[in-house]
Amino acid sequence: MKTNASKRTRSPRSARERTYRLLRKKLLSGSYAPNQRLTEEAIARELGVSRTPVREALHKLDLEGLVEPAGARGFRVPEDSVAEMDELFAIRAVMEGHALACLSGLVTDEQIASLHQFIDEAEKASLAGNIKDVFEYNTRFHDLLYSLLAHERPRLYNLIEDMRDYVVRYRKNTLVNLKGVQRSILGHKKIVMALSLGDPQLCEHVMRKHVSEAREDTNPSGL
Amino acid sequence: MKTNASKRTRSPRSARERTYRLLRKKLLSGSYAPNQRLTEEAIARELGVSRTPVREALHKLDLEGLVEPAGARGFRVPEDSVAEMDELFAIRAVMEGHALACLSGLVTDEQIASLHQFIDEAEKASLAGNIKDVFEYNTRFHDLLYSLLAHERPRLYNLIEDMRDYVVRYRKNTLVNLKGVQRSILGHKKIVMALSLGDPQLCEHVMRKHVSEAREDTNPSGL
DNA sequence: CACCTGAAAATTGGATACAAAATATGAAAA
DNA sequence: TTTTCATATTTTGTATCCAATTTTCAGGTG
Repeated sequence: MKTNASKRTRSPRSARERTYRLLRKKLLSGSYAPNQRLTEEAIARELGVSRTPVREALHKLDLEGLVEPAGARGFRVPEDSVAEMDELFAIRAVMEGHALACLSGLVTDEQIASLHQFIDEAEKASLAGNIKDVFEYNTRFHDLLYSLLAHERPRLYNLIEDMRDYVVRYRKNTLVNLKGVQRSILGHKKIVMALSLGDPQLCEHVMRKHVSEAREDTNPSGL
Repeated sequence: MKTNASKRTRSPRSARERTYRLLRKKLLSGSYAPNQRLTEEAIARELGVSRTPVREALHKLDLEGLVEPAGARGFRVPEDSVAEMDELFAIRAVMEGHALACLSGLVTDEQIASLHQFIDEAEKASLAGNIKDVFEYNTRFHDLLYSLLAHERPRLYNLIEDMRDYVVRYRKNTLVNLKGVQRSILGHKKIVMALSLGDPQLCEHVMRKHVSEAREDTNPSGL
């Protein structure tokens, strides 16, 4: 039927969305140097589209704080700021704490079991020194936990995901040190414990602590 | 020197900003019915500008959740949702609680005195049945409190302001009932009390309570 | 040498024309 | 009558042109 091979979420039809996602990815992964100039014209030429979609993408990124307008010099990549990183982590701690409190009482026993399993796998990988797999299972842990949130509290979910994205910019090599890995796994254990107890206040507390610890184990790129 | 009469913040130079603010104001004040269609062309004609600035304004409003894209039928005014209102208020409570905790220890004695004064004025106005003035002094109270936050925690400040805006849509006649007014003033007293004690945890608690009470005193427009 | 001043260059802001996509319409067939 | 399909219409998406604005920089002036 369909002549197109597939209609994946990859490669969105609109040039605006493509441009936005590409620029965002580059900005979050640190492909652009701080204070680097970005002009509509240059990006448009590079991507083979007109200025219009590039413009709209840049405006969207401006709203997210990923670029800043610089008058007739185009847009500028904002400098890293430890103060901002701390602020973002603090907001994350508060919001994710609230999220886990909301989740307590909503998770099923099956989900608790799955979470336990991901932790076990991550711990095995950690002991084997396989950081890649630790990261993989931590991601699954997170995804499962927050898939429920996405349904129950869509606005909160979006805010949290945005915060996580913004913070990514500041973590160049998080979790590479063993101590941070172990502490993270322990944090996950506490999270599942609080969830299975169904105690909102405890949930909020352990999640805040977990995010705060993630901050401590994060090296700002600048220093 | 300047030939222009004044360069007030009113009537921003760019058509995009003008359009954005006007549409936003109308959306937040309920001038548009839920599910009403908004097309770039119609708005552009109405405001006497081209589609370009209108479209950028609509995209910005989409990001804020004030309109939603509706394929080739333009944009649509989203229906009110009590669930979403509750979610937004809950997020506000958590974030503003965190904000006040951050502020504890940063406010000066002069600022505490000013806050006290605004409360007194609001209380007088309340007893006189002058709701308009109550609203005025409550606004000043808020502005003073958060001007400090804007400097110390710019990202948190922006998030909170955004949340407040989203929520405005759902309050058609908040604070018109005397009980809500009195409870709000009492809440402000507790806030200043917690601030002057410099106790972050107490600050967080009283602010959460204050926002929760605001939720209780808010009538969703739909019901 | 520092400091204005003004013109030129670079860049975004806005308008318009056209292309692409989605939706609505209506006729034909089951 | 209902469904389906082709087509017309509506509306957004993109490209391009011109205008407004900001920056840059050279040249003059104290």
